Amino acid sequence: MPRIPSAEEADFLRRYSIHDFDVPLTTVDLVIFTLRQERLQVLLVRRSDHPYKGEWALPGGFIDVRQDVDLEATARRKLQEKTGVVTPYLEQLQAFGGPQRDPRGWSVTLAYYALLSADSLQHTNTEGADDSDWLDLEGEGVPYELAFDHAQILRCAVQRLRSKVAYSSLLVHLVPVEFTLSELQRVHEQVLNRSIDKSAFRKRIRDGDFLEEVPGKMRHGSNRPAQLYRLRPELGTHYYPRLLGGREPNPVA
Amino acid sequence: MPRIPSAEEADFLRRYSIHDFDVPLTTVDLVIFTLRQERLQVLLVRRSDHPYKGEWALPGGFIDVRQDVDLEATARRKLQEKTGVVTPYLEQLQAFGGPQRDPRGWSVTLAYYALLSADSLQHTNTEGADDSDWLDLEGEGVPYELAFDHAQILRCAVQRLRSKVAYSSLLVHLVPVEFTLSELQRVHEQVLNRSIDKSAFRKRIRDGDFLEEVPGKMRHGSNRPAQLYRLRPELGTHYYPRLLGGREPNPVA
DNA sequence: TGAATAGTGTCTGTTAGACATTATGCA
DNA sequence: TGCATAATGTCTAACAGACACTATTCA
Repeated sequence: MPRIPSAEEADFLRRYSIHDFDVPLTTVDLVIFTLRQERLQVLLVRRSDHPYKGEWALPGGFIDVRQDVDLEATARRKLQEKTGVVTPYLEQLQAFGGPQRDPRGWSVTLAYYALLSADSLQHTNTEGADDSDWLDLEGEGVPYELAFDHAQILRCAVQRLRSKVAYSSLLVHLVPVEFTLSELQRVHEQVLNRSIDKSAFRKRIRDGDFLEEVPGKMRHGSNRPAQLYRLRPELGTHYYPRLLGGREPNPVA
Repeated sequence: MPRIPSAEEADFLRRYSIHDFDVPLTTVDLVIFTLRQERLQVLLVRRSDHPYKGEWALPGGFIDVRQDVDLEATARRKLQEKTGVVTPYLEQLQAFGGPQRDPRGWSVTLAYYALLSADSLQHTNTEGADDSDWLDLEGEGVPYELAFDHAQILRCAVQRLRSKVAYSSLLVHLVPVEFTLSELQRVHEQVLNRSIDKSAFRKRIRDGDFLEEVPGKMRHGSNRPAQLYRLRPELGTHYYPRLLGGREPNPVA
């Protein structure tokens, strides 16, 4: 429903130019998580241009005012350029802004975070590329200096991920489309860095009611086969009324 | 710790001008809540300039790249201009961006929401001013058209407030510095729009352990006097491990 | 048969909420 | 004394987690 401006407002708009003002620089940055070899990893790139040329940074870039229909579109576009993945879990993290964070001047970045399953990356070329790489998370960050305030953004994203995992079904997005409950539980234990009681975990999943069995499909190994599950279609993230292990954090495994 | 750019980067920065690029317009908007006459209210202003001149909008404005040290500083500055309040509860809500939301072009707004107690407003002049007013919330919004996408932002803020109230101590900021537990409970019931069991509410507050009695001070009426409480100093927002009324929503009072 | 993991069952302590009861001021 | 609200107590159903047990495959 396009709104019709008044003649007076139309005149105002005709004369308006954003270049008459001191405006902040605006970018979108991405914290892209995946889980490989049982480790939580984040995608970083080596900057190809000034400022911070050659240093590790979060992938990101400028809004394309000609093609992006909203902020999330910018984020999705950047994410697809870097990973090839088109339908990840993507959520706005937070905006960061200030005069110092970018040497070009007062800047704002809209930070997003994304969750990708390792198998969605199988056929993309981020593997060992010269200009980008998956790095293991250690604690709330990565043992390198990052450009701009990206270390702070990354820390913020890790905290958000950890806290949201404790009351939602988020982590199904770090796992292939079909998975066993034990696999999903291990992912939770990885990310939260503590062991979870199997019985409690499975009851919680059952109550959440956002998974369905893949009929007749099992994961086989040298043990009892495990039922494969998948996300129930057309369902958003499930939110639990209480935190996982809200009371007494189990001793770390 | 100011970083020293290389000579090459310094040269790049010297030539850099943001005016060489198509950049989005960036603003900060505020959803300012208070509670008066037992009603949740939001501060709206009549726009004094194009676009949307004369229509209701959320208070907000441009980042002042000369004085604002970060995004929150912009928000606090705007909030103080409108309400005179300097230390409210203030939290970033979400960023909204797109080519259509402002007729001047692709724009981004950093939305914040604030909670003010009615008594912190007592001596400010927002009361019945011609260009701004407190409006009762109805449902998730206000029964007026708002400029830009401000109706959507307001709805988002109300949802965030309601959901956060259910697992945190947020609402102490809508109440005077000294208050009774019954008053605090009524505020919760107002905002959540359902009745809460007194015993459960008080146990929850006690467990949270973020309030202290004001020694010897009571609220008197034609009934048993009530102990006054205040926020324990130096404490941030308390987060509960479970939702208030997570299971079965009580019948609405 | 043993190793390994899947999957289920039982028990217990904790807790939120329903509801009832007592407490204390004022008119 | 009665009214209004404060404040606390009791009971119960639900539930998370601890732990143990059974199930099922492969080697």
